[in-house]
Amino acid sequence: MSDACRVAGVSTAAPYRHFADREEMLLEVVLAGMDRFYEALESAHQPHPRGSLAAITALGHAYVDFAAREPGVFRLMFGLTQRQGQNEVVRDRGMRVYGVLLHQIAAHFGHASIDDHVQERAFPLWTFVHGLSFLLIDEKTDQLNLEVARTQVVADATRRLLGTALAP
Amino acid sequence: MSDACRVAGVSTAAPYRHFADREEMLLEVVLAGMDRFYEALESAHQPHPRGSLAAITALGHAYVDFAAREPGVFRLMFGLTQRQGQNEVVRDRGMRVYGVLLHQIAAHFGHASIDDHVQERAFPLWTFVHGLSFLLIDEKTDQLNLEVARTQVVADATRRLLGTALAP
DNA sequence: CTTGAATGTTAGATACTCTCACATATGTTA
DNA sequence: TAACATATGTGAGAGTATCTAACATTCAAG
Repeated sequence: MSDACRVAGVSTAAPYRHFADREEMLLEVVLAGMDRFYEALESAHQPHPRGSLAAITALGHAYVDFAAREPGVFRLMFGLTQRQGQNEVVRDRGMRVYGVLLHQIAAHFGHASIDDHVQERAFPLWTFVHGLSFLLIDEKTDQLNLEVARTQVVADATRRLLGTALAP
Repeated sequence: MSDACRVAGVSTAAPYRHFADREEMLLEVVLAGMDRFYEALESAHQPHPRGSLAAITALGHAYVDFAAREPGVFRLMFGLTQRQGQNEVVRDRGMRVYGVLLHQIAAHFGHASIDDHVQERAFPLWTFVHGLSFLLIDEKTDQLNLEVARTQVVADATRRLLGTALAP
């Protein structure tokens, strides 16, 4: 935070005119990040037909890409909102992001609402791309000589997972 | 770290007799955690036949259970070793942990070594349980009213994923 | 022109990481 | 046994971070 003040060219006391404490500042960073995350996901599926395999695959790519592009914010989004989970704004914003996937899955199955079936198919997909994102930004694939992970393995796994997750 | 010294009943300068800096102290915590993680995974598959579906499923459960039992260490293990990734000891210890899964997968397919096919089947499973672990300890399932996530959804998703990931 | 809100600064309280000089205990060697 | 080396700990202090409080500046509104 001190570094941020230095970069901004203000004293370290300045931000306390706008936020109660450090946590609130980080929360604002997280909220702004969630908005960018939402936009990234929305843009990703736009070019593809609603609920198509292409649209859902594009969401997965956009998810991992965002994590790779903003690893700090990505980590913060999930680590900080752990404690901020009761915060109404955070919950709504988070649900809005996850909703992008839910709606595509619902469309895929031709369901009008986010019912249990949709939830059950969407959650494993989220879990998969979320885990992949963390393993990539934590550089586990490099460390364990899984250079193959970035490409063929992931592509195959995704196809397999989508095949079953989206089967009727 | 100051709290730890207070709990230990020593001055904050004491640990610097044993470690170069804070990072080295945390690294030791991580290494000890990785050992417990390894033991947990080993114990989990022991009761089941090598390479059986039961053994592999037990590994997944043990993985998520460890994350839930020691969320701080779990987060640290992956967050800290990101920077410590070039550390030889960390890499070996990490490979030892992941090796538990690799060997079970190899046994499942009757392969004598950890070949590309084994890697390709193991990695998606890791990704899945890893993502699930983070979503659970970050309480995302609670926050988004995914109370169903803990039980039925996860069970179904796991079955589906295992079905394809372990298919010949 | 005055006032009040918004925004910023300096100085200081408190806490944390880390260093250094100094103390003590324990085991080894002459 | 005496002297020494090693391991371990402490207190004081440097440097930095979060956060508070008193004081200054800008600027729009009446």
